Amino acid sequence: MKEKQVEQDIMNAAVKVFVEKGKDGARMQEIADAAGVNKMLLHYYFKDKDTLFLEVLKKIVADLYDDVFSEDLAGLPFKEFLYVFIDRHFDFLNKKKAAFQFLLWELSRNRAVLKDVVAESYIDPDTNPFGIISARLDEAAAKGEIRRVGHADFIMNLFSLDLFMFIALPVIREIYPMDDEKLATVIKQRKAEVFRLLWNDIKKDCV
Amino acid sequence: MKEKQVEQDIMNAAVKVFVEKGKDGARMQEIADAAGVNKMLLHYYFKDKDTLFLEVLKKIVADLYDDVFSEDLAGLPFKEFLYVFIDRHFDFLNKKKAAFQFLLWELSRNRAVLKDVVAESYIDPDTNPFGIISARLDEAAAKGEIRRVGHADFIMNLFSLDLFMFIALPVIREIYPMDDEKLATVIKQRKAEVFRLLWNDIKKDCV
DNA sequence: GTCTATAATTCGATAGAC
DNA sequence: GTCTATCGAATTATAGAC
Repeated sequence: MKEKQVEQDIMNAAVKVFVEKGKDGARMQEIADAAGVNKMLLHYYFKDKDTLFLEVLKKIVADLYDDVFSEDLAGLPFKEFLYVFIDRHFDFLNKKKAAFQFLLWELSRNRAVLKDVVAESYIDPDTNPFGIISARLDEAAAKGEIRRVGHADFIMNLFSLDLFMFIALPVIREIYPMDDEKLATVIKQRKAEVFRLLWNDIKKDCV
Repeated sequence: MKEKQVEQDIMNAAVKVFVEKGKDGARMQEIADAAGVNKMLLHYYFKDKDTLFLEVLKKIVADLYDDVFSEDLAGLPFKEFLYVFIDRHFDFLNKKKAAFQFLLWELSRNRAVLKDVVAESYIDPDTNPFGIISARLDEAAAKGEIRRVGHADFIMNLFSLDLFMFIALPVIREIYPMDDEKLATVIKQRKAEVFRLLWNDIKKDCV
């Protein structure tokens, strides 16, 4: 364990600096400083900047949806499942918003890396959001809790409504200044609004 | 006019290269090549890279919502207005998706520039989407075409649903490969889905 | 206004001692 | 494994001729 400590310190610092500055804006020296190690060690452990960057991307993708879901959502009716999912998703995205923006930016700019990252990210349908939500939609429709809806449409709607605000947040906050307390209120309101919109759309009554 | 030709060539090339590569990834030489001029002229007309970058940001923001709206939407009932707006907005975003992603990325990373750009962008409520939609919502609610809804919520829902797919598109296309024809079909379907979702939510009957 | 040539700097990467 | 010292490439910016 101990012998990997430096390597992990570098990786953690690299994630931080790359996410903050982007690939081209990140400096090896700054990563070394953030990790508290000599710059040379970055090359010792990770060969060069490109390699380190790729490892950082893979780590970020691997950690993306680590802890949004847990087993305690398993037994819930779809309405409660959706409510809890949106609640957790917002909190989760609020923590990881910088990482999401970083991924969408860097992966859009480097098809080769994108391909590599996607290929290596094994998507387990039992633990990733897409698979879980799809299964839940089918199950709930079969039980008559909701009407039948296209998985792709519903998931795209949900993720658009959950994610977009956080990606645009720095710009939004410049136009409509909010302190952290106000932001927390806005997030709470958005959770309720998104749930209301989506649930009204799929619940059975009133078609 | 003629004497400004070189300056405009440089500006157009700079927009292209900055949007494609980001500020840190863009090279003055590449911009010069794209403009077909000597690299020195970039400094002659725009002093340095920072200045050119700032001018590029301002131009992109100024051109953002140039031609989505025209007067022929003025007389439409809200339902048709919404339908046409979403239709045009999607087409517009599809063209400018790279510019949107660039803005959200760069402005998030540079608060000082963000402040500068926002301060200089005069928002005319009669021609920008936010002002127009707000006025339309009030008008339609007063006429009884739709129920009363919060402007901020509705606009955030609309822009989330319109924009997010395009920001995530490179990643989506890697996971679900689509040729251009397939993409056009998907966009068409998303237009219909977004309209359906939003209209069902605000129409009067069935609350 | 435009060009060539080059200065000045930053940064990734490596050599080699310990 | 870690450090110091330094190389060499890339890149922005400028000096000065035309």
